[in-house]
Amino acid sequence: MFLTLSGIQQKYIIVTCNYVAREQGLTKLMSVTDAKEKCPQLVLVKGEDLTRYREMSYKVTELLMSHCPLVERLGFDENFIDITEMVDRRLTQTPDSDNFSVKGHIYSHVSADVKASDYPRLAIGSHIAAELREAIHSKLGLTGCAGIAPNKLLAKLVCGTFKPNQQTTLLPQNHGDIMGSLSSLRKVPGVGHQTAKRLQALGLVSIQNLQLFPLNDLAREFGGPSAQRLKNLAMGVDDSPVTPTGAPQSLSDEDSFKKISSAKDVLEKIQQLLSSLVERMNKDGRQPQTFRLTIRRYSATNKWFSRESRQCPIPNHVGQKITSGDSDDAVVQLVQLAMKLFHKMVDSRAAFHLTLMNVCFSNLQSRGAAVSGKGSITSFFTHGTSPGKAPICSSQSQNDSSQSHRRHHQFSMHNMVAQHNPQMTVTAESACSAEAALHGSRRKQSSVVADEDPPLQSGCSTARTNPEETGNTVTRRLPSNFDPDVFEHLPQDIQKELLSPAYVNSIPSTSISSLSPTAELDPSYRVATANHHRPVVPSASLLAEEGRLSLPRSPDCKFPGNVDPEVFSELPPDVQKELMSEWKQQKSVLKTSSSMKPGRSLMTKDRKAAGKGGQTNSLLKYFKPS
DNA sequence: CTGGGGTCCT
DNA sequence: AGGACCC
Repeated sequence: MFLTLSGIQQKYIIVTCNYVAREQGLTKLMSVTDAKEKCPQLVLVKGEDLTRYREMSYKVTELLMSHCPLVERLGFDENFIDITEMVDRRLTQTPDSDNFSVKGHIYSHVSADVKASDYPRLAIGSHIAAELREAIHSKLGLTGCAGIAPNKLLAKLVCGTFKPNQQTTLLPQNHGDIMGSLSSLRKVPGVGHQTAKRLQALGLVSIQNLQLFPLNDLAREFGGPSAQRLKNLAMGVDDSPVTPTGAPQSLSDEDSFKKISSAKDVLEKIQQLLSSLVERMNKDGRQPQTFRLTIRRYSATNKWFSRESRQCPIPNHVGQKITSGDSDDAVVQLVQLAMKLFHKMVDSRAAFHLTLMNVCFSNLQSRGAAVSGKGSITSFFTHGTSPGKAPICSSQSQNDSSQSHRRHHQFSMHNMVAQHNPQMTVTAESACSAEAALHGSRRKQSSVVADEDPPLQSGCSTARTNPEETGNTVTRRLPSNFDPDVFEHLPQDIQKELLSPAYVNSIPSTSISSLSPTAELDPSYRVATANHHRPVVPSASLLAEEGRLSLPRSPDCKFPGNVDPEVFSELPPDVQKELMSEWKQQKSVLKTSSSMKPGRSLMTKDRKAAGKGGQTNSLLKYFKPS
C-alpha cells in the first residue's frame, strides 16, 4: 500500500492536508503554487462546497450529545463537552476505587509514573474520552484526538500534544508547564492577530511576559474585563462554561472571485448564492427574519480584507415562501431585496470591483416560537406547540457515506471534553480530534505514528445496562432512543411528559432507533436540558462558583403561578435575573458572583436563550439519524 | 494567490 | 455595521 499526499483546496489555497503531506512540509493555508512546488505529486480535492463537512460535523456533535447534552461546537471540527456529571456518576458508582487508570497519554509524564487513583476524576474523564472517540470511530468512521483538562482552554491546548488520533490528559501540577510551553502569546486561544500586536506594543511577547505584567497597566490598554481575561488565559485560567451550541444562529453562503464589476454579474452571483442558501434554509425549517448582503471590494491598498454589509428585515410573506418550499419565488423576491442592499453600498454608475459576495440569513425563528417582542422568555415555561413541519423529515443529508468517491482527502475533527469537580475546582474537558477520510476509505491513512494507546476496550457507552445506576422504575421503561444518562437528570415533570403516551407514541420508533436522545423533539425538554448542567441540589457552593444562582426560594421571591420553581432554578443566572426583574421583585437576592461573564448584556443572552428554546424542532435537522 | 464558514462583542 | 475571535 502506498500513501497519497493529499490536500483540500479552496480556490488558490490548501486549507488542510493529510499527515502524509504534512511530513513533506505542507502546512495549512499554504498557497497552491507553493504546495505543488514542494510536492508535485500532491493530489488536491476541491473543498469549496462545505455541505458534506457540515453534515459530518453535525453527526459528530449529535453523537457526543447523545452521551451528554453539554456540547459546544467550535468550527466544524471541534467540540467541547462538559462531562462533569458523567464523571460524578461514575465516581459514586465505582466499586473499587483502586482500579483507576488513565487512558492514553498524560501530559509530560509516562503513565507508569502516575498514580491514577490520585486523580480519580481525570482518570474517569480519560476513559470517557476514549469511549467517545471509539464511538465516533465505530459509528462515523472518523478518528481524532482528545484532551482532558479542567477547563476549555487547557483541554484545547493539551488536545494537540499528541497528534494524530491520540488523547492526552493534563494533571493539575502541569497546568503551568503547558502554558509555559507555548512559543508565543498568539498560541493562546483567544489571542488573535490584533490582540497579539497590541500586546507586543506593550513589550509582551511570551506567556510569562503577560503573566507578570501588572493588571492595571493591561487594563489601561484593554479595559478591565478584557485585561483580566487575558491575564487569566496566560495563567491557564478559564471560567467560561461549555455552552451548548444548539442549532446555528445564522446560515450563510459566500463565494470569492477575482473580479465582478458589472451589475449583471452581481445579480447572477447573488442569484446563485441565494438559490443554495434558500435550499439550506428550507431544510433547516426555521424562518429567517433578517437578510444580509456582504461584499468585499478590491483595492490596491491592501485593504482586501475588510468587508461591508447591509442588512434588512425579511417581509413575512417572503420568509414563508422559504419555509414552505416555494423556493423559486422566494429567491426572486430575495434577489430584489439583495439588489436594493447592494445599491446602498455600491454606486453602480461608477466603476467597482468586487472580490467577494456573501448572503446570510439570521434571526432564525422556529414555527411555534412566541413572536412577542419582549418578555417572551416566559414562554420557556409553557410547553411548546407542535412543530409546523414534521421534524422527522430528516431526509436531507446523509447521502455521503454510502456512495461516491473513495477519496483520499481527509479532514480533521477535534473534540474536547470537560468535567467539573465542585470540591477541587476541577472541571475537566477533553478535546478529541478526528482525522478521517470523508467517505469510506477507512482508516489507517497514515502510517507509523507510534500509538501508545492500549487497544480500545468496551466501546461505546450509549446503552446503560446497570439497573442500579438508574434506580428508578421510570427509567427502565425508557424508549430505546432515550439516553438514561440524560433522562435521569431531568426534572420529574419533564420526565413524566416524555413518557406520556402522547409523546412516546409520536415517535416512529423504527426510523429513529439510531437517533440521538430525542431531546430536540420537544421544546420544553430542550430548554430544561440545556440549562440543567449543574445539579441544583447537591452543590450549592458549585452554583455560586459558577456564577449560577442558588434557588430563589426565599419568601421575597414569588413566581407567577405558571412557573415551575424547579425549572426556573436550572436556568442560567442571567436568564433568571431577567425573569425576576420582569416580575418586579427586589434584586438584592440576585447578585451574581464575579465569575459571571462581564460585558455580556442581558439582552444578548436573552436572545440566545430564547432562540435556543425556539429552535428545538429544527435542531433535529442538524442531528440526524445515521 | 487569503476559504468558507461560524461566534460574540462593541 | 463593523470588528474581533475560532476552525
